[in-house]
Amino acid sequence: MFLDFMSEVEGLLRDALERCGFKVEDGVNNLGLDVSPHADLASSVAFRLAPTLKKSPVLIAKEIHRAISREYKFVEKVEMTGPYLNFFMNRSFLNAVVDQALADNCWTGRMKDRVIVEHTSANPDGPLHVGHIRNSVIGDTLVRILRRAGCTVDAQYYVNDMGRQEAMVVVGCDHFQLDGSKADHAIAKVYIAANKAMEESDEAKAMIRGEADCIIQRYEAGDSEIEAKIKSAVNYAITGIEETLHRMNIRHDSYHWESEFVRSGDVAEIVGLLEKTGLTEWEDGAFQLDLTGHGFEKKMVLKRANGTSLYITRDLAYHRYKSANSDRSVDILGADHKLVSGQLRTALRLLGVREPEVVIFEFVSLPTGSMSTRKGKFISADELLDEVETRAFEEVSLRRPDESEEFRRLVAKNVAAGAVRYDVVKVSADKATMFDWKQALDFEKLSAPFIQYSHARACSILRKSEADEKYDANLLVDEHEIALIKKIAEFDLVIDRAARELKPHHLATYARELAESFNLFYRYSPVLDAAPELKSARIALAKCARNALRTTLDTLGIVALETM
RNA sequence: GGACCCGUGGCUUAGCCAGGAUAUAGCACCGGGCUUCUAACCCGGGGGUCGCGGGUUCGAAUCCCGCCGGGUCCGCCA
Repeated sequence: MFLDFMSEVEGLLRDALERCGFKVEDGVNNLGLDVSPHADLASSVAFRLAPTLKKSPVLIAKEIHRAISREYKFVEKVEMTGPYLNFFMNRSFLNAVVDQALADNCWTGRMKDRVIVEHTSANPDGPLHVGHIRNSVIGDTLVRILRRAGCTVDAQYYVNDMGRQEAMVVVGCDHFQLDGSKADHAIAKVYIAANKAMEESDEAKAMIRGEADCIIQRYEAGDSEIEAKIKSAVNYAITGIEETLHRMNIRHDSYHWESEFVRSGDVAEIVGLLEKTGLTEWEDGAFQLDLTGHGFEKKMVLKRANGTSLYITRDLAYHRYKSANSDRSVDILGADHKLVSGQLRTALRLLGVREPEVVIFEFVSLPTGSMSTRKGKFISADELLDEVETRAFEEVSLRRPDESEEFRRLVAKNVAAGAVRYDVVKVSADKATMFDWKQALDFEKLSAPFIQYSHARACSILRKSEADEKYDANLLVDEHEIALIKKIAEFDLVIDRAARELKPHHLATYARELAESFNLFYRYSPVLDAAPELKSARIALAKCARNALRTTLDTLGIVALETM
C-alpha cells in the first residue's frame, strides 16, 4: 500500500521536473526519495540538481515545489523545508489502508517469477547444528518472502550423496551399530566413529580411506549393492533432518540428489561442453578447467585421475537444471563457499547458463571455535530447540499457571521455534556471530515472543468485542493510531525490498516496529471502553493490526499464537 | 602471500549497495507505571571520536585509497 503512495509521489515529482525542464540522471532512487522523520516521504533531489543547474538547492526546490501538480489522490500536501521537498499522506490514503488491511487477501504482491530457492542442503552425515540453521532459517524466510511477493517458489534440498563424507557414513554403518537414537544423530555417531578410527594408526587410516574410495567408485559406476547402502543411509539421515526442520516450521518442496545428474548423463555432457571452451586440459592426470583468465588463482578440477566426478562438476549440472526451470534461482551458502561459488558462476557463464543469485551468510562459531560434524564438535539444532522449549515452558507456566499443561506445552513449542528463528533472522547475513546460550534463551523485546505477544493481545481485544461491520476510519486521529496505520501500510515496501535484495532481516526489523506501534496503540487508545462509534473504528484498526501481525509472523515462519 | 566479509554507546545490533535535515533498536544500569482490552508490556534518564588516517563532496556511518583488528576461503573434500 505504501508503494501506491510512493508511486504517486514519484509521478508528481517527475512531472514537476519535466515542467521545469530539469533532468536527473538515471539510476536507482535518482529522485532522492526517502522515508524520513520529517515527512512520510522526503526528496533531496534539489541537492542533486544544484551542481548542473548552478543554482542554490533552495531555489531549485522552490521552482519544483511551484511546479508540482495540485491534483492529489493519496497526497495531502507537499511542503518545502529548506531544500527538502516533504510529501505527506492524506486521510483517504490512511482510510484506504484500513479498508485493505481488513481483507485477508491484500498481502500478496505482484511479482510473478518462478523461483527456485536451494537452502540447507546439509550433508546427510549427521544432525543439523546451530550453524546449519542459519542457512535453513534464512532460506525458508526468503522462500516465504518471495511467495508473499507473489512468486511461485520451489524450495529445494540438494542431497550430497556422492561425496567422500557419505562414503564414510557407509563405512561407519558397516563397522558400527546404529544405536536407535534419532536417525540423524545415530548416523552422526557411526560417522564420527569411522573418522576417529582413522586416527588410530596409519594402517587403519589407509584401510578406511581405501574402503571409502572403493565405495565412491562403485557408487559412481552404479553398483547396486553400494547404491542400496547409500540410499538407505541418506534417507535415514534425512528423516531425522526433516524432523528437526519441521520443528522450526521449515519444509522443502523437492529434493535433488547429486547422483541424478551423473546417472542422467548431464555431468558428462557438461564436461564435454566445457571442453569446447578450449580452457580445459589434462594436468597431473586430472581433467582441469583453467579459470586463471577470470580472476581465479587455481584451476578447477572437473574429473579425478580415477575418472570419478567431483562435487563442483555435479553442482554445475544441478545449476543448469535449476536455471532451465526457473526465472530466478537462489542459493543460500555459508561463507566457506564464497570462492567455489564464484568459480561455479564463472563456469556457468562460460556455458551460457544464467547464474544463480547467491546469498552468503557468515559463520556461527562456538566460543571454543568453529563447528565440525566430522569431529563431533557442534551444538545440534535439536539440543538448542529442546533447551529453548524448556525455558519457554517455565516462562509460560509462570505467567499462566492456571492453564492446562497441554496449553502450556503448545505455547512453549511455538514460542521456542519462533524465538530460534527470529534470533537467527534478525541479524544481517554478513555478520559473523558467536553462539551464546544466554542470548538464545532470552525472550525480551528483540525476540519472537514480543511480536507473538502483540498479536495475542490484538486477538484478545477482538475476542471480547462483538462483530461490527460499520466503522468510520476518519475517527482514527490519535498520534499512535495514525502511526500504526502508516506502519501497517509499509508492509508491501518491506516485502518488495526484501524479495529484491534477498535480505530477510529487513522483515525482522519491520516485525519489531509493527509490534511496537501496536503496543502504543494498545496502551493509549482503549478499544473496548471507547464511545460506540470510536469503539467501532478502533476495533477495525485492531483487526487491521492483527492481520498485519499475523501476516508478518507467518512470513517469518513464526506461529501467530492467538493466546499465550 | 592473495581474495571476500565484518568493525556503530559496557555487550548485541539497524542504517551503508542507491551520500542529505537531531545515528536505529534491544540487553545491562538509574527512576516511574498493573482493582483498567494478557505488565512476555509501556514511559522517562544517563551512555556514541559510527576501528584509525587521508581523499571526493555544499554535505560522509554511507563513496574512494591506505592502515589496524576480527572472520572466512585459497584440496583430484563437500
